[in-house]
Amino acid sequence: MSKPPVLRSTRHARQTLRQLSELYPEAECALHHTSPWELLVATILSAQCTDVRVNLVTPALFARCPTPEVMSRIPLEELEQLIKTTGFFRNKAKNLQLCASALVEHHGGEVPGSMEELVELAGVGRKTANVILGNAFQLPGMVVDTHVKRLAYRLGWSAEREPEKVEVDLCRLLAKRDWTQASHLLIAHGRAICRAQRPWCSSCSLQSRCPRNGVKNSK
DNA sequence: ATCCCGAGGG
DNA sequence: CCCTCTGGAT
Repeated sequence: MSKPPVLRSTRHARQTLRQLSELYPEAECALHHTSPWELLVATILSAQCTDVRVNLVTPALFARCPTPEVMSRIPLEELEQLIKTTGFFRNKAKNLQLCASALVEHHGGEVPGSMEELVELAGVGRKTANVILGNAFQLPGMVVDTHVKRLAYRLGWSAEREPEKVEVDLCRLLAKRDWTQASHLLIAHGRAICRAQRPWCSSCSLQSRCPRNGVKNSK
């Protein structure tokens, strides 16, 4: 992998985000949900899986498991079959059931609204917790997924490789009120243009702001 | 072959 | 730090 680009300033980040917000005015959480519980389930399922495929299984899953109480009691095999096409289905089913039980036993059947409580749940790391905080509770949530990590590196916003360290850098760089929307914008651009492989630099409106501009191998 | 809005364990 | 878990799309 190539050397990390020169790190950019808060101003660079702010201006870049403003430009992205004009490009993706509709950017938001793409996981279908109508409650914190549904978003928690969908986000756990989204690990190493596209949101499109998560949205394919969640209607039947939410109908069968409308509450943590129900999910904590259905047969594990049935849960596995309901989520099978999202991949890692054995791990995810086990975590979902553990998670559901913990909500019933320790949180009154409700999804907790703090990072400390969320990351205690099975299958919930900082990325998933920040999705919940930002999209179900309207709290600052700096989501560092594979897209955000990649774009933060390419844009020169963080030289780190570990998601937790990238998150620290981005939280320092961006205003708290922008964390969640910034995540959505970076994810949208990461999907459409700044892809992992063969990034579509020729169609990227951030070319003038991108430290990789002119770099031959833009892999 | 490689990636997808990762997490947990060694 | 590494590895494993998993199916589907490209």
